[in-house]
Amino acid sequence: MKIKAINGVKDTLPAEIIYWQNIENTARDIFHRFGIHEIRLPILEKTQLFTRSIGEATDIVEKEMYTFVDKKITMRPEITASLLRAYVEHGLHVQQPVQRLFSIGPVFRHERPQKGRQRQFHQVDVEIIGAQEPEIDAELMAMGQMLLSQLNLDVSLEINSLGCPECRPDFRKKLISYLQENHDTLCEDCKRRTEQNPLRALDCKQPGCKVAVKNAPSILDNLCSACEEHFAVVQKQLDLLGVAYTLNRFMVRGLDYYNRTTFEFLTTDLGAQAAVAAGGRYDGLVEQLGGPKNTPGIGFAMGMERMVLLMQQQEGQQEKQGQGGADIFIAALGKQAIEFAVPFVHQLRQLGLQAAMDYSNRSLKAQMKQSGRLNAGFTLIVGEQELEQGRGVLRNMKNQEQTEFSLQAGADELVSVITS
RNA sequence: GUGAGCGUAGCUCAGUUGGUGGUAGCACCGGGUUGUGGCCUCGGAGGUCGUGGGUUCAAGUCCCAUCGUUCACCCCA
Repeated sequence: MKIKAINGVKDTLPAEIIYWQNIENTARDIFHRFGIHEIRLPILEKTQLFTRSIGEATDIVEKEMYTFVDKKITMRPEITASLLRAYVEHGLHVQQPVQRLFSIGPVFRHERPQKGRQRQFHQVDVEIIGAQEPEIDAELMAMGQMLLSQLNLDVSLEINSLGCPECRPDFRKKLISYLQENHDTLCEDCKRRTEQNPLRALDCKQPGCKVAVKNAPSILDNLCSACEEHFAVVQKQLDLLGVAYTLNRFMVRGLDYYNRTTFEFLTTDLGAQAAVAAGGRYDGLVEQLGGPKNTPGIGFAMGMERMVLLMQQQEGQQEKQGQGGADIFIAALGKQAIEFAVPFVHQLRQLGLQAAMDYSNRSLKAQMKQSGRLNAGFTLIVGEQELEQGRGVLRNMKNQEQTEFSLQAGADELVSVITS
């Protein structure tokens, strides 16, 4: 019986690796410009880290984590918590009051896979810790926008504010009583949510709930003055930076730790999965994880699989980037020729060329075919005759011109011939 | 966890109301060219028709179960 990959994970084959490298290279380039430094983190963490940060009652913690129960260890379902753990553990705030960090890697959630959703997927995660100014919020979103548009991804930005411990409780009460008044028009889930997680009813997709919620009190009308001021500046800064956005007072985040600014970069091209990147502010989280008091923070995560899907899809007619081919292929005919070619290919590689050969002593036709398949620039044909005469046939695969090449001249001479 | 669709070669897929030997294209290998790739041409290899049971004289085709997978719900990157 063949062993296959488990449900919800995917192999990334060489043919599509170009997309991943493109994302990573572009991200690193842009993060560099914004002074955001890389941090590498473990995939395994104590289960407690996530139950404490993401929230006991969230779906992620309740039913989606891969946990080794006996060891109380969990495969991370997101990166933010790990990154903040490292920030606190190493006292990074002492070195630099505002830390700008990013990390790229896999995360794990036990959900049913579907388009744009896997059980192991990959995130580009960015966090700015230690700054509470609204300019930071806008800068981060502007950077996200820059990165996504550099990758030619067509997305829209939606923003909202979730208030803070000052103002959210009051809003929550208002919302609960509104939902209770409209109890009959809500779906079963939202009836249940009314008490437990009323905010979640705001982004319910059921038509009935959408209508019911339309006239619900708006969080944006119920912010305390500090939050209102903060959010106003965020918007003003986005305008200054030329970042287009729309307000979405129904946007709610699935993780408990968010407060104030939240945002999502959305697409309509990924089936049911709209969010390509999402994040927000989490001003109480660092302290909650045992870090210094009153340490604000904000960050976002981008879903790499979703970006790749979009790139492949939106690429459309554009021609595929040709994988760089080999510089040269040595077609060796006969045992002696192979003995000559083996060290010769090795020397070419030492000199920096991508050189290839075939050890199986196949027909010249087969080897030429192989050379063509490798998209080689040149093929050096070495058979018995050539060995005797000390002159190989060097074929330019692009224009089909053939010249003689003295085998005694050595690898460096060949390099200079084919690179000239 | 729930629902629907789909499982025929490495990939994309034909396969008619169940009725003789399992299609084709791409890719792979070889010949046509004593030693020259892409195009053409001829040939070759490659399959437990996901698996197990059932109905039938006869099942890739119908039924059931099971596994896998896709999409959607829930929720999320």
